[in-house]
Amino acid sequence: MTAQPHEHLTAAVLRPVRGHHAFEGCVEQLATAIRLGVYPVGTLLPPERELAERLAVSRATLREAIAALRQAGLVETRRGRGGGSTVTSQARGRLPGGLTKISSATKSEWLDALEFRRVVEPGAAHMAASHDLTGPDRERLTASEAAVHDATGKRAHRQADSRLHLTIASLSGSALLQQAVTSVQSTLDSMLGAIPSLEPNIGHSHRQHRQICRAIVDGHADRARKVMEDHCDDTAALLRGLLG
Amino acid sequence: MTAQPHEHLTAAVLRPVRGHHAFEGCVEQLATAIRLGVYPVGTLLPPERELAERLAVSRATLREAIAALRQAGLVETRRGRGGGSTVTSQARGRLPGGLTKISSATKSEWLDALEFRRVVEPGAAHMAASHDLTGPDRERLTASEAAVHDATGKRAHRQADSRLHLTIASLSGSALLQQAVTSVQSTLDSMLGAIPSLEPNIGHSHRQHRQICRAIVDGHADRARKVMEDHCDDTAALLRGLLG
DNA sequence: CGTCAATGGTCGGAGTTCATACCAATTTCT
DNA sequence: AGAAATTGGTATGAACTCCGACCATTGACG
Repeated sequence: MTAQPHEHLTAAVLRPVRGHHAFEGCVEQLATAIRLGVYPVGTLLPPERELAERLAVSRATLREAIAALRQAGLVETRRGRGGGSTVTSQARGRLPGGLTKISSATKSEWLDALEFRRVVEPGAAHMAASHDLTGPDRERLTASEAAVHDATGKRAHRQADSRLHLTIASLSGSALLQQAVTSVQSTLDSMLGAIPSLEPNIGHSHRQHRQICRAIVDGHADRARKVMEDHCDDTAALLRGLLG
Repeated sequence: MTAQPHEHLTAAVLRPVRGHHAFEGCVEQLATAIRLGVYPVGTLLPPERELAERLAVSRATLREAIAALRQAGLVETRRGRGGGSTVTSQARGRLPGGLTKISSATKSEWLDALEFRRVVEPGAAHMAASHDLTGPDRERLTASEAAVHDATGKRAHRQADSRLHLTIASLSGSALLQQAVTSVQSTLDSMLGAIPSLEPNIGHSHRQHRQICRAIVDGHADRARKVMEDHCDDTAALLRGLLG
């Protein structure tokens, strides 16, 4: 069994890029999607024509972006039926050609993202808990939570954590909310990547995840929101301390 | 005394527009800013060079957008020192040249905006109440609340209401949140504009505004959020009913 | 084995936007 | 009255993107 992309997350992670320099935006989007583990190593990206449509960009521009990823060693491309671009690595190293500054953010933007997160993620948890979840929904949620618990290695743990939060956002049913959470998780990932010596309290985090997921499946909206708020506060306190 | 623009709101209302068709985005941004009352009738828009920078667009493109507004009768332009584009009307009529479809949204997008609003606006109120507001901040808030109360006429009332909500968002101190609220208020305004026969319970709304503002200045974060949630729920219920 | 389908690869013209410099009008200051 | 500053108006060439069509390669299926 080869690795499978997490298609239920791509809708919000790959959002339209519009820009006179759409090329750079595409590179950032795709690199982020790979970084967050939406397309794990070994998986195939969607066909160029489909990706171009999702990113609201011409195929020519998308191809340039893929070429950059290929040059950076993130993907390999094969032709013909069944071909495509395969994710081969998630090297956190800077992309070549001056693309390092992409998605850079100032310190104040990082702090703002933490504030914003404390609103949207608890809100998403609240909304998700207010719905009557279907069986598959519940399965996806518990599977994501278990994946975080089982992940070994810092990078894998980080990705599984991102996916859990994105899954909760998707259960909210709001595309706008899911988009907001995706954006927040992306910058959060940048922050955690820029501070490699971070060692959060994994056990505590796992307990919070467990509580959040249980509250969501049990329909305890207020409780889900409160625990998520605490969860965000804990992460934020840790990061704020390291940012000075 | 001539009308003054609400400069403390423009930072979030006029957000960068990037796109090959940036022209249309500029028209929408400016029209929205005028529609929401950031630039009331009689006020002068910022100089072209400044507006172009804020919208992250070249002056040539911005000028085309202003030309469209001028052709639509929204602004008049004078040259020379002290010149500029003056807002002359807020006609809700469609902009000419096929620009009517700009900022159109499907019904599901509208419903999503209502869900999103129920998260971000209460979140903004909560965050604003958590801060120690300065004197001028409190004044702006109470003035905005009074303006809603005193507004006569449907259109004026709608604008004052938008400005109150945007002011609360700005007091949250989070640029991302303010941007989210701006986006939500913009689509909300579109919805209310598309349903002209709407007659909300003004008195009830005023009471809620009063309670929200009081909770914010008194620092009762949870209460501010709760009342704002109720406020959003009431509006949403009304709109959902009219959307079928 | 041959045809079809799916996919990446290539090309050229058209349309937008950008950046910059310069011109024109009008007010303000000296 | 004249100089300076501010603001809109104009022009040109480069860079980027888009769109569409077509080619090349590979695998699947009859």
